[in-house]
Amino acid sequence: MGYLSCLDTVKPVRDAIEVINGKWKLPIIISVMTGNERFTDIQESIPGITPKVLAKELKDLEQHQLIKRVVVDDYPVKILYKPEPYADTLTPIIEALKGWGLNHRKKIFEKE
Amino acid sequence: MGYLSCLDTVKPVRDAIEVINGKWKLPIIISVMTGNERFTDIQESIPGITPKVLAKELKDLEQHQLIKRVVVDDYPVKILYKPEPYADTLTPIIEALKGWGLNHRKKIFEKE
DNA sequence: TATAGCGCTTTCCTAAAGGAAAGTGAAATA
DNA sequence: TATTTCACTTTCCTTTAGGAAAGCGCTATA
Repeated sequence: MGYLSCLDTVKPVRDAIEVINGKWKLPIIISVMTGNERFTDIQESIPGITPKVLAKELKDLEQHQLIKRVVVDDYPVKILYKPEPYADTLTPIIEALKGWGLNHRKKIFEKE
Repeated sequence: MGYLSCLDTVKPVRDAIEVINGKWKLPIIISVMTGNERFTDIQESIPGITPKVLAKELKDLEQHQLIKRVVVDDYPVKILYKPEPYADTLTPIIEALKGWGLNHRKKIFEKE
């Protein structure tokens, strides 16, 4: 019989997950917010990420208006990735995940 | 040259993502924390989830000690899924995602 | 006896994620 | 002139996620 409705929470959580899903989006946002602007710098700041994946995820994040791709017309042309103001709204999520991750690792180590 | 290190944040965030990854884990935790205990109730409380996926994710969540599977020896046998205390530590993450998701939906609607 | 409910499992399938390695074109540097 | 850097792209491949549909063993109910 009747189940308890949890849609008020489940729906918005799913909306958020859809934007920041996958292994790489939050790490990339964190890197860009930390101040990494160049493709290569972002890549080197995130262990294990490949250029193919990075390029694809940067495009996704641009579409969601979390970062912007800036072409600087020096010679030679420079490409910079900068956080949009909207990226700041992700800070509570990032902090919550960071805190949980730190605690979780501590918990795992205590056990084994 | 040198990139800025963001590993202090990226690493724990990735640890957290590894546990709650995918489309369904948080919705299931939310449903169980809301009070849904039976397999069928959980399934009905989360639109779109199939029994195969639910069964698999419930096993994952049990392994991470976020929920427990309780066999009640009535006749007939009842199977209940209950949140472990550790699930409560996910509340800040869930709340952050919920808040962001609500705001994001508002933002999208304003635009179009 | 037939049907329904519960908690799944099984099979089959597609799509998306992700990784490895190499390459590319333009410009800078040695 | 040769090499390196930058910002990618391309190809190929494997893995994982996830969905659709059916079925299964058990019990309860009509």
